Amino acid sequence: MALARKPADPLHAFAAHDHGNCSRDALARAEAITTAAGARLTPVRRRALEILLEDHRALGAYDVLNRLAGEGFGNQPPVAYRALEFLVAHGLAHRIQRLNAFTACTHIGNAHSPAFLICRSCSTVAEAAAGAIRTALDAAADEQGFVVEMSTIEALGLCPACRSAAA
Amino acid sequence: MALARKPADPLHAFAAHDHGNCSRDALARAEAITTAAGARLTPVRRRALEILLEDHRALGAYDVLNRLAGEGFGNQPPVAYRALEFLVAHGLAHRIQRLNAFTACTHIGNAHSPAFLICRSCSTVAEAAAGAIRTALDAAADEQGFVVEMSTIEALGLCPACRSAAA
DNA sequence: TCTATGTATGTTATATTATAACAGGTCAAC
DNA sequence: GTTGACCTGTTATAATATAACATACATAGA
Repeated sequence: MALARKPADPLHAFAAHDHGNCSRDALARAEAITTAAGARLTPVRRRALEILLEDHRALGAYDVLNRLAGEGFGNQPPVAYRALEFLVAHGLAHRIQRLNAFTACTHIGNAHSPAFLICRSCSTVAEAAAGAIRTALDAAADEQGFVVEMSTIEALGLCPACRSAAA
Repeated sequence: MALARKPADPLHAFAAHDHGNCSRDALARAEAITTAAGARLTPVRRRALEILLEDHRALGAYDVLNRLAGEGFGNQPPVAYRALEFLVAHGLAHRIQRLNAFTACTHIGNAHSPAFLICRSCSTVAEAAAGAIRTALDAAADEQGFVVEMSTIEALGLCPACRSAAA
């Protein structure tokens, strides 16, 4: 069975990789996770995820909506927003605040609240482990008696490829 | 001269403080900074800043616009967006991405790119030193060969007062 | 099998946030 | 006193997001 691969591990968006496997993997995990949660990865939801998985970029809700509408799904904003909301709620996608956009999760199944690295040149979005960052944030917050419940950590900059290209 | 005070130092939004001084200070510094930069703190801009300084919350552009319009300034969106853009460009205010809103800077003059602590109960927004956080973020990014140019770090949680109130 | 229930989808309508493009006014430098 | 830069204001529209309701579908219990 081609799908039963060892999860590609610290594979990140900027690294060269077999993207076909990357997205098939993600989809298989998504099925598993939603089933385990007693939720349903219905056709719109699944298709929305597939669209996000096409590349490591963030798409606006209306971009996703247009794609869905073109394929016979409803063409009103709630169709896209609801599908995306579902994906985010189940950890299958993330919302990028700076971009008002959504990106497929590249670490489905690992509970996490990652930092995002957004290339200003090619728009690729990668996830970075936020553990140490979150620790530092908690410490800074604690100095003011503040308790962090959720955090948004997003960086804008240049990915390795665009950096070499610029040089 | 009442205005020539020693800058209140690690004064933060959650701490009890003389808010009158707090905002007078900010305004005085804002004048100094814009003058030094060869920019002009015109009446709309100054008033927009005063409105943001009224408390340590974030206001949407349209909230600011309504206030300005009520005081005889223009009442079309660009009036507010332009004033806010100016304030942000000169480090007199910050944009909070999670809230699509703006808050007066509480550390005017210290070049900084702070982390924001947003209380989900009272909506107060405080700034926290982001040095260590930024270091951790840079390190995480570096593992993927990514170079961070700007970062957005925003935390949602409970401020000390709301935490005690909840207990 | 039938039906009650919860859940999902689709629609209409509207709210909220944001920007483009242009006209007129102010002000300081020359 | 005119030029040029910048600021304000306007009209118009774009982009993002949600409320509210109607219909359909899946499935568990009778």
